Amino acid sequence: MAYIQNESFFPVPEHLRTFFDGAAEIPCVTVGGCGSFSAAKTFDCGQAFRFDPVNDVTFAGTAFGCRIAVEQTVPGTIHLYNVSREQFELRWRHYLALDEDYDAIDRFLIDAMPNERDRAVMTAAVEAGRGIRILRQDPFETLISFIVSQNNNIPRIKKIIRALCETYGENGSFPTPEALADAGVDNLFALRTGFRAKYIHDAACRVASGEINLDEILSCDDYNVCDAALRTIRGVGPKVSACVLLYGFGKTEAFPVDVWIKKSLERHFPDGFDVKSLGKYAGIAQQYLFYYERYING
DNA sequence: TGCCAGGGCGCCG
DNA sequence: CGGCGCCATGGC
Repeated sequence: MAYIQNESFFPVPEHLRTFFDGAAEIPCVTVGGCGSFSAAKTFDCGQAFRFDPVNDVTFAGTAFGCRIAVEQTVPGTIHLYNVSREQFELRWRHYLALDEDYDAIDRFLIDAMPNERDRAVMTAAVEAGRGIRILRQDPFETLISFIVSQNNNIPRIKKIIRALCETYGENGSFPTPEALADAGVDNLFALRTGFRAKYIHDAACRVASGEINLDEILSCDDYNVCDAALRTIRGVGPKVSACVLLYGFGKTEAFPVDVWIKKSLERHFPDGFDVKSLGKYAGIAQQYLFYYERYING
């Protein structure tokens, strides 16, 4: 289990001075016991769109209205900038999935394979993706972000989300459902969202009106009920719904299927792949297989 | 210059 | 329900 090694106020280091906008000093924590956690893999695998690399070992971005930086110079330990001990316990331990035993999950995924051949493939995928954490992001932000992601590329997804935040967010944070609902389709279209403008607006209106209750989805244990609720939103199909439930609602049984996963399953599991047998951790296997196929094998 | 992007919808057979 | 053209835009 991750634990705080040190907590103090740090002068903002040179490489983060721009990001923290000239602040003199900020609260920082050093967290040990992070296991295989990899900041680079976690923030660079296409699940979060508001984090960017600062250097080889540092990623900085905004989540839940806070600007933070994650730095990792040695395995098993990370440094969090602009995070106090209290904030770490309230938010960031959970956000970074440092409260999950990924070593045990890795073993479970390998053991869940039905034969030696499949076990070898899963072992290779786990080793390739080891260190990826499924972040626990804000549900509404994740919903809008993955609506924006459809038929889009990551640089442009990031650009559109930045425009949404700058135009309709309160000092840098992600816009509320009400703000996007009030904006209207035309103004959302003006931010170069393209055909997704009406989808974003529909999602915002349904959440703002209470027709879709994100807190209920968060606490609901029936995956099919959650999936069905999200898919009543225009522009939310099987892939977007699964991504939102996985990255924004912590439903780790979600298994988003895209072209990379299709290729991976066809190539490595020609006799079939039983998602159900992976139960609650199917989504983590998906992330490993995606990473393996996209960045290692691809 | 074209192809394509972590898709989904509407329509067609 | 499976396949296919279309949707807006811009990154590469």
